[in-house]
Amino acid sequence: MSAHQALQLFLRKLSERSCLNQEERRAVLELEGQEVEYAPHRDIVRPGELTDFCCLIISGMAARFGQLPDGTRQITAVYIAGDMCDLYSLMLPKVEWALQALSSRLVLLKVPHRKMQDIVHAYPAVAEAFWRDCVADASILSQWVVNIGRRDALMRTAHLFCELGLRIEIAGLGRRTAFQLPVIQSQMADALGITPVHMNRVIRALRQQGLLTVQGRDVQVPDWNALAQAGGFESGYLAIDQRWRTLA
Amino acid sequence: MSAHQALQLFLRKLSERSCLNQEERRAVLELEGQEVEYAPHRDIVRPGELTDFCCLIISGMAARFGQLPDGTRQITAVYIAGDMCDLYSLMLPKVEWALQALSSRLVLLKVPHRKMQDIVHAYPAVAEAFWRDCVADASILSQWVVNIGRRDALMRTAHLFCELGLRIEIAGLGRRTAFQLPVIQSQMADALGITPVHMNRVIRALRQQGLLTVQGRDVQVPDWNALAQAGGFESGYLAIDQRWRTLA
DNA sequence: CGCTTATTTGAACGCCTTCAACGTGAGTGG
DNA sequence: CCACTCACGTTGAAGGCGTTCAAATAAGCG
Repeated sequence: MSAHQALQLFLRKLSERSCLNQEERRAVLELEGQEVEYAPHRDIVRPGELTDFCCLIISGMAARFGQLPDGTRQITAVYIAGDMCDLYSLMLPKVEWALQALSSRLVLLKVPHRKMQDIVHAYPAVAEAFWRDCVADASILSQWVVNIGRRDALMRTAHLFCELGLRIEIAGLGRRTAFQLPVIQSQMADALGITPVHMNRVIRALRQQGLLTVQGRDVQVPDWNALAQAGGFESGYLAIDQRWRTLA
Repeated sequence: MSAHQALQLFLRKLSERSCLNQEERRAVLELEGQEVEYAPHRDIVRPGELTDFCCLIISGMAARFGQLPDGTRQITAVYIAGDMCDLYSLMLPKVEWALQALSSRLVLLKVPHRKMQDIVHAYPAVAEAFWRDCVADASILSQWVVNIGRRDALMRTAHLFCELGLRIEIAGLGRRTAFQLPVIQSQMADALGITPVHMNRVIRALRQQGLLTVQGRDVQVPDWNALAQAGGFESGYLAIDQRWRTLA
């Protein structure tokens, strides 16, 4: 995918929740930045740093990591192509988390805060769309707290596969019943708050129950409704199919 | 506390992270709404509802709840006096969570979205401050995912007591070493993703280690640094002591 | 005081972790 | 072309943290 296609995808995601007119849409599409490729485990953003850019994912996947003193990690957000990750940093440039590549090849567009501020300043409705994007991101985060806090490992896993499948489908990068997930099991474990060993057992259990097959990066969901039920998944928190605009 | 005092507290919290001029500050202080008292377990906001107001807490505590089909609940955010809870709803009026009183007497100011939109429209810097407040809230949420995902019950609990103590101190409602927490143990358990029974045992363990004493609603922290270390607490994620303003 | 709700403690169970080992596939260099 | 390496995936067994169930005590509130 090209930078321009990623911007179009980003705009489409914004437009799913916010109403933007022709001029505002053009402003988003005209965002510019530096195109960079990252290898896994390379920090895009380091905790404690002052950030001066946002990252639009062109291809691959990235994640936000929280880290404990003893080195154990917890993924707090997963981003796919067309996601503007770390939009938060526009409001709080001093970030408290790390941003890293998940997939082996991650290409992203580093858009300077300066340029983001320019269109936020010029177009209040775009600012609102960005704000709403942050809120939608927080809504997902909120759901993750519920998952990790109150569901067992099997439900959590089923739920995460549902979320990722649906987000990938909405982005037009695959179908919820068959998609590519360029992520290894220990990364999934880091997202779910379990150990890699147990992650493996849970995936096996899901396979044995006919809910999921994972071969390499290839995810197949034979019966999506069954998986959604096993994970207690309800898509409402993704805040899709509802558009808002409070500014004139 | 009065509605006006709560607004002043809210403004002070905003001002800790955002720069606002005299006029913008006045606009915030002039927010109006309906003053309402809620009993515990009474829903302020119900999941799936369309909300048309934000809640400023005048006194008491409230929480955001995620709920599973089987009835188990997970608290995803805790709010104290001066917090504008559900600021999110200004961007996504269709909320996916419940908002309820924690304390026996919760008084809040229901500010209509209409009035919030007015000042957001009139003062871009206030909009930015609100946006930043949402991001700060999400930063806390992010930390909660790390806590629940990767720390054992004792660390989690210590961490939450540190966070609440510090937030209460910053709001001027107590000291981090001695404060009132109008919350029962099973609610704490709901916030930490553990059972009430285990919550009780963990609090006992903290007491036996000399880190914490809880008697009724009265929390005493003999050695705050020790508690912070036990919980791996670092205050950075609360995004205090750092002010930003991107708009002119 | 009597009722309800919250706290506290005990004992058994179970999900998940931990540690350890083996299998497997892709990439590399001899 | 094959052995080597290394990271990932897979499986087994034992142990621990937290749950579950049950009951007793304490505390709030009419």
